[in-house]
Amino acid sequence: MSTKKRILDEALNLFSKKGYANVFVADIAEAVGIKAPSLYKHYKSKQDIFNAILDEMKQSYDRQAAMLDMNGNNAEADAMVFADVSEDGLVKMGMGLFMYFLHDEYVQKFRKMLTIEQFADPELAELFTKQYSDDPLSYQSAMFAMLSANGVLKEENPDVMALQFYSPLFMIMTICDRHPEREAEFIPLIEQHIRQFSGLYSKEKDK
Amino acid sequence: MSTKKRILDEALNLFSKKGYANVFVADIAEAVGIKAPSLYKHYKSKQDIFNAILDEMKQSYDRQAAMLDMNGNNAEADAMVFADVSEDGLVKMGMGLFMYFLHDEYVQKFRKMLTIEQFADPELAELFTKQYSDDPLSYQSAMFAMLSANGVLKEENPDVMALQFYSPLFMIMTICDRHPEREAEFIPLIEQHIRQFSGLYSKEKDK
DNA sequence: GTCTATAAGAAGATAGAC
DNA sequence: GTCTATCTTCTTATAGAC
Repeated sequence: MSTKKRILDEALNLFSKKGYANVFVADIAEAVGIKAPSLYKHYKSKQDIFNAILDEMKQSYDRQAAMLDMNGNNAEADAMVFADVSEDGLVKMGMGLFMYFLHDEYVQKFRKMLTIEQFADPELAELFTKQYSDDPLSYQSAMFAMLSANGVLKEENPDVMALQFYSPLFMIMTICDRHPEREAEFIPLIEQHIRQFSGLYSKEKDK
Repeated sequence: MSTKKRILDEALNLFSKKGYANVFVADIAEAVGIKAPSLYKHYKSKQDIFNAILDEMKQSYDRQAAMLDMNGNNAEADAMVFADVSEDGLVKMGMGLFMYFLHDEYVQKFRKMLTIEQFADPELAELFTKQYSDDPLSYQSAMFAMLSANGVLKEENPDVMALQFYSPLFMIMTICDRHPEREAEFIPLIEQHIRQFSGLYSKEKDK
């Protein structure tokens, strides 16, 4: 991997643990295996490194998001997929989202960095809310509206359904960001949550 | 108010916005209306100020928590209170908790400070998880178990019920910490969530 | 592109007068 | 208890050799 790219990787790694202000240019250089002044051949300042991380992660997110809304019409394809899969499909989708958010190395580190820096910069606050609240909620709301219209789920407020489905995943994700060792304790709870959610909103009366 | 106390107040205010590392001793002094060296007559170091905030907020939390578990037996009294109040009682309780967490000046600032500093210090991570996850979830789980036993709510996993009831409040609180101006947009959603939650778990079939 | 040496400027903390 | 002056250390960034 190029030195330029390795600088971004190591900087993100350090920023996600200690925050921008507590990481010194010399720390990044050491992690890369060079001396601090050499960094300035690749980036013109510490802030420039931070901005490069931001640009790269924003692009990466937009690529992922574009893949989900394949046809451009929110969640329609997915709703079709899950229309007949029901409970197990919902479990698979929820656990998949949770595991991706929690375990993807870059996604996790970038989220932790945003968590630390969110109150210092309105742009970072917007980014965090978009990626971890607004986008997932609107996507899932569209999906649940579809599943209700298809007769699979009860016809309740789809925004509330999305909130109730997603926020447990979000909250447990923030806990696991702080305490990775507690993940095993929460995995079963998430699955139970999704099955209980499915049972409550399912139109079938065989509960 | 004593200068010693005002230093803590202004320091918490600044730490909650910019984080420990980005607040300089001179900033705290200026906010208080004195010069930096004068601070050292009250606290022996910047870290000492941070530790004093931590001690005070921990004590304050423990006092609040003790008031809730009045009889020492988790949530029992509250379950009795809500046993006949049902949906409106649940709304009142949820909104009350949300509004207190979100609007109490010290609680909010301390939470934001912990949010920023959580990954730098395991003790702060533990504190955040205790105050905003473990304690609320175990309290509410006990309450829902009681309400199920009393025949008010369905007999489902009370841990999952607590997760589904509380995590929307938690997630929206974190959003409003970043974007206070969006609070009005989320208040109705929270109320709808609680009413929908109540409808789903209520034993009455009059829906 | 990487290094050593170093400039330039913070920022925490102390000394000592008032 | 508060101030001015100052010390010391740390940190970003540049200069210039290799």
